[in-house]
Amino acid sequence: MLDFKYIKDNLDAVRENIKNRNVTANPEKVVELYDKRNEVLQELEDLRRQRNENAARMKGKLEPEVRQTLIEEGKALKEKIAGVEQSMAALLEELKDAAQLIPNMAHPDAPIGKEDKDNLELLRSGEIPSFSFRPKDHVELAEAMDLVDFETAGRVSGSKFYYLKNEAVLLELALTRYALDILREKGFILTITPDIAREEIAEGIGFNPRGEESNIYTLEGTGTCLVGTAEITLGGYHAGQMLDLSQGPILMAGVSHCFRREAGAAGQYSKGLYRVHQFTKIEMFAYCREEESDDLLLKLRSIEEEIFRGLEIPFRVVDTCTGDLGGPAYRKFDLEAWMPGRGEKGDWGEVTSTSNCTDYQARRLGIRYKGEDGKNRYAHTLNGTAIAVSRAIIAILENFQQEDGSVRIPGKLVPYMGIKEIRR
RNA sequence: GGAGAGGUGCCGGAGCUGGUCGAACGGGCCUGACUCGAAAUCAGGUGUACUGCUCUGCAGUACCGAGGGUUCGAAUCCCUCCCUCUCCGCCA
Repeated sequence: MLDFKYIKDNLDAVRENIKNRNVTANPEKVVELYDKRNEVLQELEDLRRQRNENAARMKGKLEPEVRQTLIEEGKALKEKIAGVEQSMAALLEELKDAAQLIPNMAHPDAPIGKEDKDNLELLRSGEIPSFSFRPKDHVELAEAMDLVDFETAGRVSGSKFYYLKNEAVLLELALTRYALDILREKGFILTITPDIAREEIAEGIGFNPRGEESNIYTLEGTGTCLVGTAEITLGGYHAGQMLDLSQGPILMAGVSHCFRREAGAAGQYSKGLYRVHQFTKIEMFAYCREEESDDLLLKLRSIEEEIFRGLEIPFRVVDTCTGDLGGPAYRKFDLEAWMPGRGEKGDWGEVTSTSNCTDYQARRLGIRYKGEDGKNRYAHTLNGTAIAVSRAIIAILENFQQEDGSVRIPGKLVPYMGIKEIRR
């Protein structure tokens, strides 16, 4: 969430940003409601002051008539206050709803554009493989080798669920260990997080657990939801706290399952493991001082690059355009791996994403630190995918498939897998 | 899941027969005095958020786990929830 006062004082910039991001939000309404809120707040505080003064006058011994008069006055004040409090509560609700629609500001260098086609390609790594045979997509490969079972999962759990089987299980665990070893070496605190979080935490991170369009599964009657990413549980880790960031950023890594409703998502580009209701992800999350976040975002990106270079997977890095940023992000880089089975003749598919959310999440979650001037500031938060296992599996199966239908395991994973190839 | 105890400021810990409580007392921390310096001692100070204004400050409001309620007035009484601890049960 943006600061109300910031929206008021920078209305033109906020309006421009909303346009660039291709979202609908009404900053004028926020300003109007904010002004109204302050007006009502003044009224309310004045009434409360009167109530406090009235109560204070009744401390000692008083003539019964005087006391009675004061009680009557107090009663009248009480009723007035209750009325104003009610309109205040309604006003705050409205203000919050309007403010939540306003996305974070964007980095001045973020490319301006409407959709993912407008993302700016920054670099490529690795060679796109050329096959002497017709490459299969990961679904064909996986089914042929009994690595993934969509059909049974469909019966047991529903469409877009899957059983990982046999070597695919080892592959998930190997990818997890591979990523964790790298992150540990980089100084990240390793965690396995809960897969469930309170709704307020999810909201603070920028996920809306309710509503038609929500991608989040809620757990009825509990006020909690299944996490769509460990970003939620890692960002919630320090919610409401005053952090000591004087020794540098807090770097955390979290392994979690990720649950997404993905309502209405279907089609060639969501095929197989690409878009599923549940997958495992190793996520990076960082808390830092405001002046550190730009550099830290580049660091997270470089870790993602290192992880995928290590896996020998060809990828490109894109600077996400304003229209494709998502509400909380100030700037975002995606790694897109080459997936030979995607589309007609192979295509790039997003495998990681790293964002600098500046103070947008921290404001709502109440994550602060003491600045050098002694003032309390909201921390900046960043997140980035280390490995989204299901998509990494796609990239591995499709890129390293061999003519006989077997799949080579990239060298870095062999020690974790215990085998050099998957073959039937 | 059952029974009991409890959640107060940076920490410990009073208050909980409603008004004198933003909160005793102790510790910590900061400033000043003493000192060559330090320790000890003494004096003063020490939260956060929001709002307003005559805006390097002043005033007001709120905050004693969270949310409701009772009351002229609640840290103090009542209800719900969350969390912690002890015991029992159950269990991977």
